[in-house]
Amino acid sequence: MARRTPSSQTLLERMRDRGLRITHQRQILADLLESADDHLDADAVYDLARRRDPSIHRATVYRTLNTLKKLGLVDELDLMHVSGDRHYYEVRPSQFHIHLVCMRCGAVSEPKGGIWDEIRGRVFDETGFKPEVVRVEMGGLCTDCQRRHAAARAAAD
Amino acid sequence: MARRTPSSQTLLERMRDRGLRITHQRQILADLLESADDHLDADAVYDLARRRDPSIHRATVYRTLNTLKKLGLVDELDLMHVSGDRHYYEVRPSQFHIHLVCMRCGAVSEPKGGIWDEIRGRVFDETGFKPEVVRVEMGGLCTDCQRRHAAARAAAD
DNA sequence: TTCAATGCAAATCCTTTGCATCGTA
DNA sequence: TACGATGCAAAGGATTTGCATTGAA
Repeated sequence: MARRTPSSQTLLERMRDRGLRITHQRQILADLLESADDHLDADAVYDLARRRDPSIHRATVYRTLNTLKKLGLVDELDLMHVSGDRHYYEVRPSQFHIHLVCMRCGAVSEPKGGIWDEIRGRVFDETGFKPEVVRVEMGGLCTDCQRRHAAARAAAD
Repeated sequence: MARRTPSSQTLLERMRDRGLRITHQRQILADLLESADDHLDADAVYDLARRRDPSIHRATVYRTLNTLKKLGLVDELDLMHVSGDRHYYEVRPSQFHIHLVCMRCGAVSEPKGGIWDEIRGRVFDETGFKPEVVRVEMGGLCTDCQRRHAAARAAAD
């Protein structure tokens, strides 16, 4: 999962551009969010941050995440609540995309493709609503789990 | 906002079919969810329920909401967290639909149209992922707020 | 030098849970 | 009658906030 937008600036640079002070803690957090392989919740961000600086405080993590969210630099996801009501964070991607969450194994995939930009345009055309942020989450079965499910069913015969 | 599925059964009937006991409290909750004009969070559900029976307990509201959610009779929404991290509930509609949330005034609209079933099919074709639950939330500006915004801008000149 | 950001600790808010009791099926 | 559902109260977990201090610009 590429956290860097293909386009351009790092998250840190975008933070600086927005006038945020670049503290040691924020450098860690920005770097960590950008290079994450998974979607992280606040707690995971906190844990990872502490590995680099044990003195970093939970409140700082929450405050920073909120700041980035408000600036639109980071998006907050729920991933269909498959693993509780945690919130997950990801650096705002340059292209709208969709999260497919497997209700069985919890795997999250993000298929690429331009259809969401197309849909966004269609919404505007049809309703006049101007979408800035798009969150599309679908819960269902990933291909692996469909296969396993089918196999289990076959074995039951 | 029509909470009844055009198709058929009331929520209460569907609950009975699933083997749930129909208690006085559940009748109130089901009725209330079905006839709500807005998306309700747990607290709003609790308040409305208490108007009809002041002895109903918060825990019952949470437990019932969870039960209905697990059975897929009710969907949980976040509505882009425009007003905090509350969760909102709606009776599962017969057709997938999308929520457009105005980031400025908080208005939520649900444009009708069959394109969402089409999208679902397209996801399956392109990725093999089989969507059962679809949550599409877009944040942006509703037409009213776009107009107000444009007017304010014009006045500034 | 100044004001935003941080650490700390306490508070708040939302939600869940154990247990005895109640009431639907 | 039996077991699922409820009320109650207490616990739990996530997130926020007030305040003094620190440090980036």
